[in-house]
Amino acid sequence: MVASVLKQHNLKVTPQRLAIFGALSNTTSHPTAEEIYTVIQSEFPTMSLATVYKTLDTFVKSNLIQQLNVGENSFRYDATTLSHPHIICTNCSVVVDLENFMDLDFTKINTDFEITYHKLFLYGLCPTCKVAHQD
Amino acid sequence: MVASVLKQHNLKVTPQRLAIFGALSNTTSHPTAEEIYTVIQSEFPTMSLATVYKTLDTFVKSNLIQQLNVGENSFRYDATTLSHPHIICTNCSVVVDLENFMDLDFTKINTDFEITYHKLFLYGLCPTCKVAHQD
DNA sequence: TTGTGATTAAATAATAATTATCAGTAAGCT
DNA sequence: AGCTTACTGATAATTATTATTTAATCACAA
Repeated sequence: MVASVLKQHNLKVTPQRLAIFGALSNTTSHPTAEEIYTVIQSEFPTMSLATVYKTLDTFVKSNLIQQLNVGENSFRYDATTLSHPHIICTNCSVVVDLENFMDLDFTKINTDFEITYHKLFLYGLCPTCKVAHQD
Repeated sequence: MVASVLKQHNLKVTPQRLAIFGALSNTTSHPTAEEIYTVIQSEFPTMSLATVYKTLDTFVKSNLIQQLNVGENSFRYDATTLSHPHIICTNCSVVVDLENFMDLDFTKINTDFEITYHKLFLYGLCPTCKVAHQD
């Protein structure tokens, strides 16, 4: 599946690329390049951080994954390009997907722009931090 | 007005701070720290870029301005903290405010999080780039 | 006013994230 | 198998931002 998309884009299918996509697919967190790099270390001890960055960039351009910037000083990645809201904890910075959200259609909004996609970020306290804050 | 808010937060009112807030208020673009620094150069030739960063950070913490991250590798700033959507051109990266937008209420959404605010970014082609793309 | 204490600004160094370079290597066709 | 081209890994470079240090400036009160 990843392989076929890569081929469509005239990109080579390499073990590194499959590993990075796999790592991203197997998590519900929204890891940074650094975090993906760390996770893959055990499986690919020789993988370079630069390769992770380049591969993620390649995937974004091929529309295989999406890049998120929730307001930190680093990017996070999501193994789906389907547009869906993200919720960020203002205390611990965990990022989760908001499922079952009836999608908003912004393509017909009153603007001179031709809207193609959107990003919606909700901020607040996650259940864990909510409890901790009650002290 | 800026002065009074600063005083409320026990912050000193300095020419640099007034200049930075003024520069941000006088533009509808959403400049980066670097851009603000450049604009102020003529007026305050001795101002340091670090001062711009610190001042913007101070303003954000005092809730005088808001910091935006539209998915670039740098932050942009907006002289209002009122929550409103931003539209970003996927071609030229211009950022504009979406006015007259009935605000969405996400505080009662079905989630375990306690939502306090949100950020909505719409992406598409601005009128200028739309025309240019038709070639 | 002017002194006084605390905060701020400027200059610069440091850090963090990301990107560029480049030589060696591995995919993918023929 | 061999050739071509793209990819990887190591590292250097760049960019954005933050920390540090010293000197200047502000706000208040005498």
